[in-house]
Amino acid sequence: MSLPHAILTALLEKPSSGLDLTRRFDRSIGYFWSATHQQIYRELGRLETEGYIRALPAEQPARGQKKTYEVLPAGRAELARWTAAAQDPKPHRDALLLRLRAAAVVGTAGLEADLRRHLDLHRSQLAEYRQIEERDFPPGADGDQDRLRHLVLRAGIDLETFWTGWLTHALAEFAQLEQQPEQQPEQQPERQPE
Amino acid sequence: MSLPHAILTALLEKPSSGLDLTRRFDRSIGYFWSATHQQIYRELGRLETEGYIRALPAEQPARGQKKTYEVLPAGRAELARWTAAAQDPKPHRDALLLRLRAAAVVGTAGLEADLRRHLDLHRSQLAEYRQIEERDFPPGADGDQDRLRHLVLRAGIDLETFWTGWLTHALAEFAQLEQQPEQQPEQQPERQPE
DNA sequence: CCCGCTTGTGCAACTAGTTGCATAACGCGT
DNA sequence: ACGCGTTATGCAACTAGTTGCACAAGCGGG
Repeated sequence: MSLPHAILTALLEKPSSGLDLTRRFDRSIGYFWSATHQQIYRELGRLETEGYIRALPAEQPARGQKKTYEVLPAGRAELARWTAAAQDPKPHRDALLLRLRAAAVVGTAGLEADLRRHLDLHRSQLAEYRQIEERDFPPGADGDQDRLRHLVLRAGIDLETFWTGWLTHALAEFAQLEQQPEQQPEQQPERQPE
Repeated sequence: MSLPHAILTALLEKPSSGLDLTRRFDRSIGYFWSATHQQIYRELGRLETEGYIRALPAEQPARGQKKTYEVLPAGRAELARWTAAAQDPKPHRDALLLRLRAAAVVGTAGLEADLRRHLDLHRSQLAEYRQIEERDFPPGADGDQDRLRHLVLRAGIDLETFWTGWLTHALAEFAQLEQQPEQQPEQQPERQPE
């Protein structure tokens, strides 16, 4: 329920075409609200019919022809409304944690490799964030807009830091499990806490 | 694509009825893979027709009558397969970060209260996790199953710790913004990094 | 004895997100 | 002038998750 607002935000930051948006989502807003180009085009259509945005008058608006959108006052108002409205955090869904939990009953075979792979992914994401931070938010006083955006980036950095740390810890635990007689836990119910 | 596997895991930990599962999801597996009872019933149906689970022979399997399911060998095999298979992490979606980003262009009015509310929610979630940790994982050597489950819980604890920390930091930043002349950023494009 | 509350199961419709593919224009090499 | 890759837009079908409601059985009190 937030894709339209993500798009409005991006368009306010800079009027863009569908493909522009797609690219900017890939390296900025998409870090915490991903979207494919199909979603974006569909949503642009909706936003336009609802009067939140409009296509800038183009020469010949034909198919395969670039269309640049900008936000209308109604769109800005809607975004402000949504931003201020109270919203409950959505429950997370994390497949990796679920798999670990499953591994507790069904055996850890094969999991370790993927844990390692995830660790690499998180590490390189972290590096990417750090690079953005260095580029866009050099030390020194900055304006309110920058402070807010920096805050968002900080969340990304801290999250990736958490994951790399946790995965490292998890792998260390795995190493300990492995050196034990490698029991394949097959049948020992009769003890489930919680 | 993981709900069936979440259910298989839960059922392996202990055979249950739909409502049992719903309740256990609410206070355990649901922390990282939430599901409503409707989803669970639907999925139980599917898993049964696919031969992964079966209903324990009940007296009269009528509507409104409790049905307890258990996992069949095929179900255990499928869960093991899924656990071991490599999976890419899904992109996150976080509405709160998005709202912060929107606030950078549209103004921060009204946001602070909700930030505070989220902080409270994360704090109490953290407290709940800590309590579970104390109850289920007392210090001292524990078996492999416990180690793995503890690892999962640790992730939850560390995540909530991150959020409370970050939100606290964000609120501190907000306090600083507020004491400045409270400019409602209305129209100043011409500077968007990234 | 029947009324309302709780427990338990479930369908149907809707919303959001994903995947796969189609189409059009344009630039470039041969 | 023709085929090919790139840029750009978009539809359609599918999958997963959410919301709203219905229905049945049992239990306990007036």
